[in-house]
Parts: sequence; C-alpha cells; structure tokens
Amino acid sequence: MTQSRAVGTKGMPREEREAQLVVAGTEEFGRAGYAGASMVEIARRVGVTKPLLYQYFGSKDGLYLACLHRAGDRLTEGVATTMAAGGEPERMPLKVLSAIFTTFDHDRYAWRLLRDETVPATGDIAAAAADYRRRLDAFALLGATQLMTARGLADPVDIEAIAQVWTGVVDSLISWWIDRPGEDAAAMTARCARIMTGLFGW
Amino acid sequence: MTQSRAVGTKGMPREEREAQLVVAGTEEFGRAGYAGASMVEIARRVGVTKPLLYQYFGSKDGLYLACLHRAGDRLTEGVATTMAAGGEPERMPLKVLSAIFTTFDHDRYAWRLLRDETVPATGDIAAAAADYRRRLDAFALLGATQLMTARGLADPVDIEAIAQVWTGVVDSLISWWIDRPGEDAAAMTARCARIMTGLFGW
DNA sequence: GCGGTAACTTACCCTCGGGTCACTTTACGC
DNA sequence: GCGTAAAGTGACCCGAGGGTAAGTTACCGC
Repeated sequence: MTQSRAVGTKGMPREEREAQLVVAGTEEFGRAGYAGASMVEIARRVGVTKPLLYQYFGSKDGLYLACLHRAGDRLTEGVATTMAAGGEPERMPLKVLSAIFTTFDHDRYAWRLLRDETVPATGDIAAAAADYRRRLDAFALLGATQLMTARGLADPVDIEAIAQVWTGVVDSLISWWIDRPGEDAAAMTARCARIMTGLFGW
Repeated sequence: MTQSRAVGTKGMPREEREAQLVVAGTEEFGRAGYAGASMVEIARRVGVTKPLLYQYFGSKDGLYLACLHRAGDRLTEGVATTMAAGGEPERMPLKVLSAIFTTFDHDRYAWRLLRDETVPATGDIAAAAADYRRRLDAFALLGATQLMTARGLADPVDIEAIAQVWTGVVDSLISWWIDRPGEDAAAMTARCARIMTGLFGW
C-alpha cells in the first residue's frame, strides 16, 4: 500500500505496456538509430526491466519492427489519402507535408525509422523498411513527375533525383521540428507555406 | 619472394598507410555511422590488423577525428572560397553545390561525417563536428538571408528553417550520388542546374 | 482460501567490439 | 654482419549489450 513494490506487481495490462514500450522504442530508435539504441535503456524509460521487453517483443528486431510498422502504416496511409485527393501539382508538396506533420505531431521521431541507415543490411527490418520507402518513393516520383512535366522537363533520372531530394527535405524539416517542441503541426505547415511562396512563388 | 609474408614486413611507410586508413575509415564511418563502424573492418579493408590502426591513431575516436578533420577542413575551405567570391543570391546554391561535388568527387562519404548522429553526444568528436556544422550553418544562414530579403521575407526563424533544409538537400543529393558512382561532379552539377531552372526558374 | 495465470524481477550467459601486450620480421645505417 | 627501429601480427582482456532461466508477487475466478 505504501509505495507500489518493485517486484511482481501486475501494474498494467500487457496491451497498455506494449504501447508504452513502442512509444519509448520509437523515440530511442529515432534518436540513436537501431545500432545505437539500447534495449535496457528503452525498458528503463517506461520503468520496467529488459526481460519484460523481451517477453513481449521477442528481440530487438521484434521491437523495432513493431515501431516501424506503426510508423510506416500511419505514414503511408496519410500520404496515400492526401495524394488520392489530388489537386494542382504545386500544391501537393504542402498538402503532403501537412499530412505528415499532423500524423506525427506527438511522435516526431517516427519518421526516422524508415530511413535509419544503421539497420542491418539484410533481414526482416531492412525488407520492411525498404518496402515502406518503396511505397513512399512511388508517391514522391508521381508528384515529381507531375511537377516536372508541367514544366517540360522529363529526364527520368532528374525526376528520380528530385524525388530523393524531396524525402531529404521532409527529413530535415522533421529534424528541425524535433528541436522545437513548441511548434505544433499547424504552425509548421504555415511556416512551410510561407517559405514556399516566398522562395518559389508556389 | 613467392608471396609477401603476412607478418612483420615493412610494406609501407607510416604516412602512406595512415592516409589509406583515413580513406577506408571515412568510407566505413560514412556508410555505417560511428556507432555501426568496426575498427577491425576498417583495418581489414586496407589489408592490415587492428593493433596497427591503434598504434597510429590511438583510438576509434582518434581515427574518427582524423577523418572528420580532413573532410571538414576541405569542405569549409571550399565553401568559404565560393561564398567569398559572391554573386547573385540565386546563383549561390548551385555554385556551392558545384564546389562540394568537386571537393568530394572521389570521397563521397566524407560529407556524412559532419552530420553523423550516432557519435557520442559529448566529447571531442561531438565538439569538433558541431564546430564544423556551426561554420557551415553560418554560410547557409547567410545565403538564406540574402535569398529571402531579396523577396521581402525576413522572419528569422523561417530563415533558420531554410538553412537547415538546405543542408538536408545537400545531404540527400550526396546520398543519391553515392548510389550512382558513374556520375561525376560535372554531371551532378549540370543535373542540379537543370532541376533548379526547371523547378524554380533560378 | 486457493490454484492458476499474468506481470514482473534478479541474476546470469555469450558474443562482439574497443583496446592492449608481447612478440616477430624486415629494412637500413654502420 | 649486425644492432636498432619501424612495420606489423596473434592472442588476449574487458565492458557493454542482446538474450535467457528461474523465480516472485499480485490479481481473478471458483
């Protein structure tokens, strides 16, 4: 009764604890990368020990996959919805950014899981991440193609490069955002709108 | 005489061997990040063993610092020269890109050392990398300011964001370039010129 | 009340990688 | 030729971190 004891207490149902661990894992994996993240540190963050983490997720890869799927599914869904809605090519980048910011407003590290380069080159994680990237790249390629053909530039390799730069832009915007927790998704979207209008007239 | 023996041969003067190791280290650190890179793997790449690597560089940090300083010095020097030359704000991005591509044409992973997020948060490496980044960010900030004031947009936070996005753009261009070894610095510059003209009319 | 199960821990193993030691072989000056 | 120094190695130590075995506590249904 005094203070909840350290050992053996059924403090929380599994579902809830798993969700906590996925959130903590996403932050830690996003911050330090797969290679740099420590399982004991992730467990410590939610006030639990390593074996419980292993009981629930089996392995480091299992936890990473859980985090990755949550992030990847939400992201691809949000982007797909936005792209499906259509609109002028020059308005699409801002719409997609807005969708991403809204999706990850309270989960800003999630984006990085798809692009973590410290993940082992082969295996389930690499395959799953590559698959999410492939789907997102397809959207980026589509958007870039629409943007470029409207301007008469059709070199397919140029378009590939543009698509990759686009993902890099999103990446750096999110990194910048992570360092400014006070800025919410709406403010971020407004800032991007201002910048795009100012720089490119879009 | 048959085959050079594995042990004890004075195969190469120290200076030359160190240079080899710095090149190999740059590639490995750039590819896998500080945390993911292995000293024995770097030694293996140049056909040598770990103790020699330690004899020459003292520690993993020592080797990383050697790689970082080589990359950072060349980069800041190239960018500083380009920025000092001046010109229209809208031409500067392409000029800087050209300088970076030329500097790192045969050393494409070098750029990543300055932005490696897997280095320990405190210590010599973090300090040195932060210092290089600070100098480069100052140039980016200057360029972004010139670009924006010409357009009447002067929000300093917007300008910060633009500067960070700019480094992200460089980052993704170099990643794309790394995957296409056949494309040299001139071709890369030409591609960027084409894209900027097509997309923004710059 | 009590057995079963779910939540949770302590204490351990093992590999991998940073770092070191003692040693061996070659080149070079004399 | 030979002593010395430089180039280089095999074999080791050790700490960190992924992963596991066995046990402990608390709730829940009966």
